[in-house]
Amino acid sequence: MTLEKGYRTELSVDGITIDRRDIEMLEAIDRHGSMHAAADALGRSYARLQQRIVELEAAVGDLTERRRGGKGGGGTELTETALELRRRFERHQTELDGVARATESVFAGTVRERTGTLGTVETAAGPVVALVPAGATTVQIGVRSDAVVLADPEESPERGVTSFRNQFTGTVSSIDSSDGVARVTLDLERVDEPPDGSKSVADVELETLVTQESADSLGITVGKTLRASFKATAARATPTGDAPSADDDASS
Amino acid sequence: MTLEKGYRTELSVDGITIDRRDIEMLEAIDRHGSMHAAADALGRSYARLQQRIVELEAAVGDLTERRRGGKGGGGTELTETALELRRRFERHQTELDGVARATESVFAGTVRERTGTLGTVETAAGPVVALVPAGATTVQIGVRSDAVVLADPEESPERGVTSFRNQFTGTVSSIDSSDGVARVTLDLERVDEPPDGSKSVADVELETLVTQESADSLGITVGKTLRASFKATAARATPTGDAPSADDDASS
DNA sequence: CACCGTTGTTTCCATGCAGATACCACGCCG
DNA sequence: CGGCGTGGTATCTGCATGGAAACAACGGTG
Repeated sequence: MTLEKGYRTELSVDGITIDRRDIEMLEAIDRHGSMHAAADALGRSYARLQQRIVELEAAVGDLTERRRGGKGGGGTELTETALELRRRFERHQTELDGVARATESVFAGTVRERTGTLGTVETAAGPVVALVPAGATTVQIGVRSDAVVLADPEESPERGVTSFRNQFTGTVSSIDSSDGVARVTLDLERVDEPPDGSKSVADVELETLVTQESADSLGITVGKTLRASFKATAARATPTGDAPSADDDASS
Repeated sequence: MTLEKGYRTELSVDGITIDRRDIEMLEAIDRHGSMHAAADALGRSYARLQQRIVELEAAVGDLTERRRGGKGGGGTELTETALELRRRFERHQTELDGVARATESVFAGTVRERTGTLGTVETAAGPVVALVPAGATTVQIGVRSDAVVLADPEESPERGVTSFRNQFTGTVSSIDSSDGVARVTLDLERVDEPPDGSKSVADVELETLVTQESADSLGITVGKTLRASFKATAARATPTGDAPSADDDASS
């Protein structure tokens, strides 16, 4: 069972939501110059398509200039508003695309402190500062692989001169290169060593996505020790009510 | 007209897609201990709900342990698979949530070079290395505000020792603090100075999201000069086919 | 003028989804 | 044994979506 992350892109305004189908409709009108031709090309009925245009325009303003009669019987052209709408949608789609495609590393932990929307979460790898929703105590933290920055542990800046709130060191356990992008997996060390003073592996993996160029210039190989940093605002916690014990049953 | 970004979270497997409604259904079953009670609480029909369970289980494996007869007439409990499914969904939702909420900075530009999925894009602020879809020439680049790292321009590391591929300097034009998080807007300088040798403002704004703690330790104030860095893998380009000219018409 | 291909509008029908209802099967409990 | 509250299944109905088809309005073109 391979579960795939999905999403449906939407832009909403004034109670109505614009989805991919609407954007494809606008694109087809743009390409063919008339609503009839667009409906034809998309294999959908002219009547519904035209009604949808009217509906959208009531919400977002003029999207089309429609002429009837005259040369060629008339035609429809998109306004700048419609073009901007398309750009907005595509950009939004690309963002979501990135989220769905980028793998993420997961830290389970419990919330220790809270200041506003931020919180400190105690995890197997040490404390992590993340965006924590109100009322959450046991959480899992998701860090997108494209939000983690790698650096040489000796040359990387001290905490304070950058806006990184989370820095961990770990050793490279695997590298997977393709298309100029390398997916590097680190095994993290615990930040606060256990009482016995030994350095221990936290059994937490952190995946990062870097350009091949970066991987080369950092000299990344399996076994190398690296410093991985990510911002608190790029780490997002979601509550889990079922991790620790069966206090669910007690409450119900 | 205020357009709002939206999305609908989904997990798909084996041709069927699991949406928020399904997750709410699982949650209700978990809370009430029976499908009847869950259907009741959700205000939906038992018949449909039960059919949906069967449908989902055919795709992802057992989600429930259902007993009929016996004490209390029987009941339904979720399996570990179902709980994991819920966690996966909520995490995915949180990720998308971040995208929809985080503002992004937009760079318009044209693609100069390509290596695999990466490309160099010439923008008003200078070259940007980003993920570029195949076949794109004129693009807009979106950078999420939570992916940009700020640093003191003098102390920040040289290119090469980190996996940052994009670094710009700019001056702070506005700060907006709330809930422990500060939204900092930079006016970027051009990276490659124009022929006349003068430093010029590129008229490109870059928005970043940092913790208040970071803003304080960096001493961020309006007018201060900062170095902003972001990874190529966090910058995503989307094609725009309408910026340069009307070669659309020629092809049709 | 008639013709043509558009835009506009209405009516009807097919499809799918979901609630409503009814009925059966099950198994402990009184 | 019958009651009861479950799970399991089938059928009907209502509703929303969207296509099919028909027709009017428009305005250049011949």
